[in-house]
Formats: sequence, C-alpha cells, structure tokens
Amino acid sequence: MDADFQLGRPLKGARIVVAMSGGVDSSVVAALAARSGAETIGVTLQLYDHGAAVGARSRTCCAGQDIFDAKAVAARLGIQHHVFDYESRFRESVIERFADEYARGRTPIPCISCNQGVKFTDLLDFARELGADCLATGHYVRRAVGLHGAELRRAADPGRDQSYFLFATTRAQLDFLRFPLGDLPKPMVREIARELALVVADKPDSQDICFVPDGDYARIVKKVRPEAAAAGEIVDQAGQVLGIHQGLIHFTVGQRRGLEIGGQPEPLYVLRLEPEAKRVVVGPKRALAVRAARLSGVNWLGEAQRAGLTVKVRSLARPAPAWFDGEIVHFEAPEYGVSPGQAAVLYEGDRVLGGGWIEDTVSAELEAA
RNA sequence: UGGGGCGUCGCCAAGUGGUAAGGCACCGGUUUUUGGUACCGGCAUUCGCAGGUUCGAAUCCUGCCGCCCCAG
Repeated sequence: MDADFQLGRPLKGARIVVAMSGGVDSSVVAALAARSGAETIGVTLQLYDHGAAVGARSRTCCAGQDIFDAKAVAARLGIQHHVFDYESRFRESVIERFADEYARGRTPIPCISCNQGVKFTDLLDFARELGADCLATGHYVRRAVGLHGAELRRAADPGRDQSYFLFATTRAQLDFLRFPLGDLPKPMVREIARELALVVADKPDSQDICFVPDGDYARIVKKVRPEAAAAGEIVDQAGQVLGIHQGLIHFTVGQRRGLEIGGQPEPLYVLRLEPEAKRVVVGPKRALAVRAARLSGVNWLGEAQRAGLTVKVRSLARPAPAWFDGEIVHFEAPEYGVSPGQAAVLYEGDRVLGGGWIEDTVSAELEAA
C-alpha cells in the first residue's frame, strides 16, 4: 500500500518530516514515507517524563518507552530520527493551561492544546527549518485539495475519526501538513506494522490524557492550581444546598456520577460550575438542554457556509444539525452536556469547516417555560 | 412518660400472614486519544431490638429502645 503525500512534486528528492509519538500509527506513517522514496526524517518530542513509573505497557505517548520505541522503528526503517526535549514548552502550553481552565470552572481539552501548540506550531516550524516539503502525522483525518485549497475532512474510518481534535488547525498549517492514515481503517494500519515487523505493531492505543499516568487528572491539577481543589457546596437551581463537593476539578457540565447525592426521584446532573463561589449547580436532565453556544477563538477553514451544517460538541457524538453566525452556534435540536472550555466543531458533510471554544451557552428550557 | 404517629439497603420508598418492588447514590464492565454522557451488570437470607402466636411473619401479639407531632 502506498500513500499519497500530495506534494505536487516527485517524491524522489523530496523531504518528509514525520512526527513520531512512539505508537503504531505514527510509526506506520514513517514507514509509508520511507517507502515513498522521499528522504524521511522522524522526529519525536519528549513531552513529559514520569520516570520508571511508566512501564512499557502503559498507554502513553511521547515519553520514556515511547521514545525508545520510536527510535527502534526509525532504525528498522533506516531513517534519520531526532528526539527533542519539549518538556517545559509542553508544561506551559498544555499542562498549565489545562490546570488553569479547571481553576476557572471550565473543562479543557489538552489534546487540542497540544496539537495547536507543540505539534502544529513548534514542531511544524522545525520541519520547515529542516527544509521539509511537509510534516506528516498519524492523525486519523483526511486532507483533500478542493477549489479553494486544502480542506480538512473526517477520516474514512468513522470509528477512528480525530477531526474534532484538529479543528484549530489553521489554513497555513494545513497547507504544510499531511495525514496519510486518513483513508485507512485501523486494522490495516496494524497489519502494515506487522508486515514490517515493527516493534510497536501490537502496542495498545493511547487513550485518556497522555500526561496523566493513572487517570487521576485531579491530582495533576491540584499540584499546579491548588485552589481548584477547594471544597464547596452543591446546590440546586433554587440555591438549596444538597451536598458538599471536594473541588470543582472533579466536575464538568453534564456530569451525573460523583455527586453522591441520593434520595432523589431522578438523576441529578451538573448544570454549571461557579468558580468564584466554589459552587456546583445541579438539576434534572431537562435543565441541561441547550439551544446555542457562543464561541471564542474561532478558526475557520471553510468559505461562507452558515446553514445546513452539523456540529460536534464532544469528540464522541454524532454530528448534530446546526447553523453558525460566526460567533454563536445554534442547535436545531437541544444539546445536552455542553461545557465551557470544550470545543464546538462545525462540519459540512465530512468536511471540517472550523470551530471554536465554548464560552457560554443558552438554555433551551427558558424558552419552553 | 397524657394522646397520636413512625422505625424496611447510604438516601427516598413499596410491601398488612406466604417466603423483601422501584428510584437515587455507590461499585464493576462496555464505549473512547479530553472531561463526560449512554448502555449493561452488581448491590438487604433481611425488615429498630427481644420474646411469642403460626406450617409459615417485615406484616399478628407482648415488652423494650429510638424519633416525630399535639397537649402539659
């Protein structure tokens, strides 16, 4: 299987930089690049280090064993490989921002900060400096060239699509990026890895937040922003105190579990977080319905599309019908669990038009009342 | 210490002689490169305590303990 790197020039003599995380996906991208005939340079960023605590079987990326794996793959493929220490950069652009958001009562998406900053800014600039023709990554997303230039599209394998995490990719970045796995089903990627006998062929997929080894992200936030772990009241919409919580960091809008409030006729969900008062406001599911969301930091890759769009307010969700006026996304049917700090990503069919960060929402219940 | 009511899983709560519903919470799993959601599964050999009646009681009787309300 050969990949199309969309270079518009012969691959022989071209130079491709591959972002290698140490997982199967980016390893296969490196293999496809090497096989294309282009000069291939693998680059791995060391983003954090948990030391010996992180074993070979952990589902991480860009640390410890992963770097070792990336090196082994590069050696096997016979390509150059470089490792750069981006720990401090990652700490401030991803980890600290992650903690800050929680402290503000919002729910961050570190994977997008990481793509936006370290990967598509720092690493991309570095690839340019190397005189590369493109930077290839293992993201499951497609890049197509349309009438108006490069377009970002959902992956062919809907179960693997990662376009949600790439909404902030700018046109300039998209011009330089390539995603060779966007057309492939995951099983085929593993098959290629096995055929080439890459050591990472059967390595488990990374999941959860990469820099949180044990799933206890609250501990990380607490270390950076202790105030986010302060206890407070859990109140209903009328302000009646129903319970006590152990820190806003443990909650997000739409969350049901973890409130530890029993004796209710129906489940309670987090409606909003009030960081100044350290309060968690809860209510029934119907109170969670939202009809619109105001966005900030909008990145637009489309033309003048407004209506007939779909939007995803979380990574795992079927896109919902919506229209966008440039600042506010209007949902045609109520959405539930729309949390400030998360991303709203707009699509026209399979194409990613852009998106933005959710700042606040408009309740759908108010209108019904 | 007169009268009335109540005491069933962490919480709410069915069940008045036939061998403990349900909801909430909690736990586990599935899903998943964010947080969540959703779905599936688990969760009182025991009904305030001690006796008694009965083939059989959470349900009937007796006593005790605790709580609530009204009245002193």
